[in-house]
Amino acid sequence: MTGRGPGWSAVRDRLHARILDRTYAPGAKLPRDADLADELGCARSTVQRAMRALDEAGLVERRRRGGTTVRADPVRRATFDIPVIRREVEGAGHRYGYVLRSRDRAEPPPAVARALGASAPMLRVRATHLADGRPYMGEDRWISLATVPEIAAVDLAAESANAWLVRHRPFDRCDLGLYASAADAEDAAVMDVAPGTALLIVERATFIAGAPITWVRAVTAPGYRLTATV
Amino acid sequence: MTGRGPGWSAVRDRLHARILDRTYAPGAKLPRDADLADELGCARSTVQRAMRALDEAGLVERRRRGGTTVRADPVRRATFDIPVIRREVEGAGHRYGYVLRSRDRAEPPPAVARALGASAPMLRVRATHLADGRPYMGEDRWISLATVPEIAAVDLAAESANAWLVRHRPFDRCDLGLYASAADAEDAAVMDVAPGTALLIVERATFIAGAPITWVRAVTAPGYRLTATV
DNA sequence: ACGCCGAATATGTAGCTACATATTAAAGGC
DNA sequence: GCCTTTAATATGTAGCTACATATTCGGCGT
Repeated sequence: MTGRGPGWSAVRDRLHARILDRTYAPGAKLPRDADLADELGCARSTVQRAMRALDEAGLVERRRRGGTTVRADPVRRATFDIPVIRREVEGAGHRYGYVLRSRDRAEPPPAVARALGASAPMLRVRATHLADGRPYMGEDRWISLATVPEIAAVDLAAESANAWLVRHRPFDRCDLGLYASAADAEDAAVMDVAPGTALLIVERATFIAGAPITWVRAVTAPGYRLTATV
Repeated sequence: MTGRGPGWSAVRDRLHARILDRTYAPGAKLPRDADLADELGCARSTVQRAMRALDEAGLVERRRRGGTTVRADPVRRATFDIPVIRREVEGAGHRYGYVLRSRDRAEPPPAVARALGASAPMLRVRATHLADGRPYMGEDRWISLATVPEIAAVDLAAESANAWLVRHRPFDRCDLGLYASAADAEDAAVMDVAPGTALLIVERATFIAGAPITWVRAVTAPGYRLTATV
């Protein structure tokens, strides 16, 4: 509509281009929001909306009174979508399967107790997710019986602990770790690979309102890869 | 100040709590923004600001006229900060080092050509980043001479290609892949580990304005892990 | 009953005022 | 010259109007 200036995304792109071509060099201070608004022919709130996007992308740093500066060492943020395993398997056109290998009530090992900040006995669940009948992801999971007592009554042979928790105990915080590991005898048996095979491991700890929910070490099939686009 | 309703972050938290306690169950439609504003005693734009945050977190899905729904399968987004290697090494209290192993002008292999969408001869650079004199990350990199012709004149023994590119050719798009690999003879020699050792591999392709900049396969030291908190 | 079209609707956005607040810089005293 | 205090400043936010637009649903015709 006539009379309206450029949109917030057009402003973001203009400013991003100036960062890329070094009109605004790393470490440099940008003009005040109000001055940019005058120059670009839009409102200060439009500039602010654009700047928030650049801030979230890790390109600039904003301070009240202090103004806006281009980050000298831009932090590169890669966002990976971590899908529900079943959705991932079926989305790739495979048949999903699930096998409960064991469930016990036991004291968590020190590393798990540290990660969750709890050491009371927990429910330990070992299970395998299958794609077309072959191991796709093996998981070794500890679930807090203090936070999720009702898990004790769930038939985890019929439904994966993860699927149950997603529906009954969503988390508000999750700690993630990714690393490579050579399959030991147990991993090798679970994933049906030769011992020593290089596997990607995803470790996850989830919490709700500061209370621990679950800790899980997921072993992925050989060739498994996580992808993202920044 | 009196007369002002709750802030956008308080609204976001209220709505998030209702998603978590299943007042709004997965797949359910949320009340209209205007109705929520009336109920919570704030402006519609405040509700919108809160909703945008929930949308970005992958918890809800917004459509004009269609309203807001709770995602039935919440996509779990994990954002990893991928630091500059030098900063990572020095930040951990180690001494950073860099060694250029080779540089050649060659035709990229098919997988690289596909990832970059280009097949003209490129500059191939193999280098190692060190922490306290030991291999920390080994990289095998292809740089487009069409997009970055000036790299041909850069002394890559004195400065890593990555450091140079960050300053002179920032990207506006980056494709990332993470996977585990058993060290072959070359990886083993580069990283000074036994062949077959499980290593985390980070593959990255960057672009500017649709043109390819570089493709790199980075081999990390044993024990290297990426972490994130959602 | 089905398909198409148009109106209604719910969210998205531009811009504005007024107020809030974190931060910076200048002034004054020692 | 240094330290403290205070005022100024640049960004952050709440709320509002008006307009934009993607989507949905109802009505009408066949």
